[in-house]
Amino acid sequence: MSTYKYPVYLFRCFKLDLPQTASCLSAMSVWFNPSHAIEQTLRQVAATTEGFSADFEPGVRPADPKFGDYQANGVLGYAKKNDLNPRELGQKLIDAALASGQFDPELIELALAGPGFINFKLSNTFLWQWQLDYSTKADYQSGAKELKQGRRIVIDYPSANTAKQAHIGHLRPMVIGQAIARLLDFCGADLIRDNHIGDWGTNFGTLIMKIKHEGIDLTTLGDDALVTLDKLYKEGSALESKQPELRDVSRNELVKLQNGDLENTRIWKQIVEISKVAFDKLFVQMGVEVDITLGESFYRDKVQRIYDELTEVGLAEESEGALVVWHDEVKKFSRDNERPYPFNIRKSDGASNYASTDLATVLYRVREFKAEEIIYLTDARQQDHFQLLFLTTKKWFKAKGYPLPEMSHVFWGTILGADKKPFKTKSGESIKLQELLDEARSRAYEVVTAKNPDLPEDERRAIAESVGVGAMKYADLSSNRTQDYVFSWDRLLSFEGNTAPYLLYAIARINSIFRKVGLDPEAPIEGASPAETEAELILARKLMGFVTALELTLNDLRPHFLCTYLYELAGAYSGFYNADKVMVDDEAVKARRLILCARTRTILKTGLELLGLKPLERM
RNA sequence: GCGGGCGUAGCUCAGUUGGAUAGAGCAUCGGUUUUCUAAACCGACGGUCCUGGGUUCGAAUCCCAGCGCCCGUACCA
Repeated sequence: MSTYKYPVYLFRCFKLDLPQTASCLSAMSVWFNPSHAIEQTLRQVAATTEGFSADFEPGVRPADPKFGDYQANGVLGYAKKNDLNPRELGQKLIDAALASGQFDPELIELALAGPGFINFKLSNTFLWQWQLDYSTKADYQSGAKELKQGRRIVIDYPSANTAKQAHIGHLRPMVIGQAIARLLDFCGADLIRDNHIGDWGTNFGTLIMKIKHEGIDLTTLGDDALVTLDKLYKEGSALESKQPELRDVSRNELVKLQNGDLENTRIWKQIVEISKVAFDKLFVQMGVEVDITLGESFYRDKVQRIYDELTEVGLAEESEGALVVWHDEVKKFSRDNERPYPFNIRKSDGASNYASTDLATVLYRVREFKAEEIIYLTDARQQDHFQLLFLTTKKWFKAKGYPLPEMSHVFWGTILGADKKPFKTKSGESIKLQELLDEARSRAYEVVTAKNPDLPEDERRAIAESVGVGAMKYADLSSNRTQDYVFSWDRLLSFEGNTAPYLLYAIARINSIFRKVGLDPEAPIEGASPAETEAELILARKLMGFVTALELTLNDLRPHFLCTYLYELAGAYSGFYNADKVMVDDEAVKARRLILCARTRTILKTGLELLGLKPLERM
């Protein structure tokens, strides 16, 4: 059994108190999150403006740069609903906003446009002051931490299985899971990463049968123990097909295990331990962090209570020998359907299944961890299960008066090959995760060696590690997770487009500049003049978008929003890099460009680290 | 049958939940380096947003009806 390790939560120190609602009139600091500030201020202003009621939603969002930095669309909908003239109403709101003194004309410009949009354009003064006010990772985090402040969240990932080698199907839960976990943590959640392993399945009967049949001592298997177990299971299944009488033997071994038979329990523990060691090796390579590991076996003595309580409150009933919960009010689960679809919480042979253990797990997490929110990560095919789990939990907790946590299912599509079918080896087998990692490293190594043959061997290896594994992760994170995506080595390792190499390269170039000028990129830079050129201003604007990108990412738990933002930021930087030379004679210009480089570096690094990538000093 | 997802440039994908002239990358064509990493940058070409209706100031996005593909449909997880 794994040890309990609760994460340690330190009080975080923040350099700044955020002027979230403060006026930007203050010369010392500007709004950290202008979108929020504008939204709040407009709401306040509208509350005391004729023609608006309390339910007015300003609808502020980033705007197309040709119109401004932000736009408020709310007037249009509001005017429509109340049968008012949108342009008149918009102008009224602008007048009131300006009269309130909350919008300093030197910092932000308001304009009515089109059918009733309100556009907000930040002045160059604002843009530059923002760069001066907010410069470090801690500054950026101090804004983000409000998003999940102190909320106790259990994230159920990566749900590794046992007695089987990890394959490509384990890539997405590890990659998406760690990215979301880091994001939640960065944004202030009180997080528990719970690795809910599948260590109590029917497959153990077959495996134990085969192990005993061959008289194998699991302690002698060495480093490749899991590979052997994987093989033994396959052989065991094949054996059962050939000699059906062995099925009864396997079933008997399973029953013995479930009844606490000493010998079988000992073998089972060894299998679980071998699996754990193998997964830990992958976790290290993948950057997966786990706070606790409580597998299905941990809940095996906790399912009886589920049967009892659900029966007691009248939710569960017998059906075809099984214990089930009906949700007739949801059409697809109704018992009136041609194919009835209940939530089966106890099999007709009396055994538990993943519905029973999942229900027991919810209760445990609420009671022991005081979970306010539980996030499950699995592939999209399990949506029905989680819908049933959530429905059942809601009714059960209500009947018992338990505090109901917010529950959500974060799911993803399949990784496809070039043929648009699930990505497999040429012979049609599933690709082992370790082989995938090795191939990523070796391909990246070839690219690095071709581009930069003069670097020392060990540095090229280190670069290949970061680029190869990072590229694979980034490819997984940069497309919308609910969709399937096509896996292509050439594309994910390319330096063109929305890829890890492109982003890592941007950081490496920034580092190179700081090496050349002999400055620490983390150190304060004095004596800068304000940004002025087009490329500088585009970059400065993009830098401000980080917090919005984080917020967007967190709202839907879709890491590709952050990826898209980082790619755009790197693009803005590359444009700036080509247009404006940093190392110029004018010290004030040089200083301001170094500031832009430093900010870009900090945000790119922070963003990539949240996604689980490891930025490099050079490449 | 029921339910879920998808359909956007030749290819791979975005599109902040109903906003302004639908965007990137690749591919194709053209340009930029005595300059901080050209592994880069800039430009051009490329669209029946699957089809047909509807809702309204306004639709790739919402509603209805089709077409096509993927997935799920109790005792695997």
